[in-house]
Amino acid sequence: MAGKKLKVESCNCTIIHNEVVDDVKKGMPQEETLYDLAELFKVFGDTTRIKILYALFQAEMCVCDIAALLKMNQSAISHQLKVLKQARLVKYRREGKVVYYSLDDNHIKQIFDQGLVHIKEKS
Amino acid sequence: MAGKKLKVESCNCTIIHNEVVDDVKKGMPQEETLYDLAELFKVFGDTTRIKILYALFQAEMCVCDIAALLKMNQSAISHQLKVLKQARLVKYRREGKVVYYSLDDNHIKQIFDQGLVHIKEKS
DNA sequence: TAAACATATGAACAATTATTCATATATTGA
DNA sequence: TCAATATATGAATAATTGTTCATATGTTTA
Repeated sequence: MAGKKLKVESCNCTIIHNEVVDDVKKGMPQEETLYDLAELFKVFGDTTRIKILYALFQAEMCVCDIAALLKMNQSAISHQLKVLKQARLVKYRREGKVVYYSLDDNHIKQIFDQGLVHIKEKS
Repeated sequence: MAGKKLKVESCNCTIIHNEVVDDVKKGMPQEETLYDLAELFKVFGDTTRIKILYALFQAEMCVCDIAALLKMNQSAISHQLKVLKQARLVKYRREGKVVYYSLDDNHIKQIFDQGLVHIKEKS
């Protein structure tokens, strides 16, 4: 309506550095990009999925193999593979009853390696 | 006690590729490393924190600035900055009443850039 | 076609977590 | 010392999510 606020008053502080804020705002990536990026890292933010990906760095494996490797039940692995599939991180091929999963991305390892550098520096 | 199972029977499948599983197991990083890596990515797996980090790529900012930029209240930002601080991703300096936050890691940008490459390839 | 097996999936549950609200702490200046 | 302001934080709440269980789907072989 007529009296609609133009600016959401969400910070109760007297903003000190308007210029900085405006400049930074212009330099921010698109909202959608930031959302997608967070979604991607969310996928990496689970030990089970990290383990699956590290396993697949080494070899193509079927669901049962992964379950045995991680000592988890088949259902849990299958659910997580679905998440990885949706994020386009793994692909699969069927051979009879068996479904083989493998990596579908060359950047994952690099991302992980950079992550490890951070961890080692800060520990 | 005496009858303790040596192997947890968590996968109900007949394991097909024992050799692959054993080899992969040997090549897996330490449990703790994988856990830490997942914890790091968990920090990146939130839009608000991603935004804060992207903001800090550009400039040092105080809590109020960030709150104004993201149109979120000061408390929410402060909580998230705490998470980023604990992960050693940001550092801060106090100047009177104002606390300025800035990046404490050079790898973040590279990790994010690789993430963006993945997103763009797959969209 | 039926049995056996590998995988997928929906529902339920427990655990984690982001945000809000209220309030505490810390610093400055009057 | 008191008021004002910036930031931090504990508790509560709502939403998300990982795992399990039960069961469905799909494939092979007898």
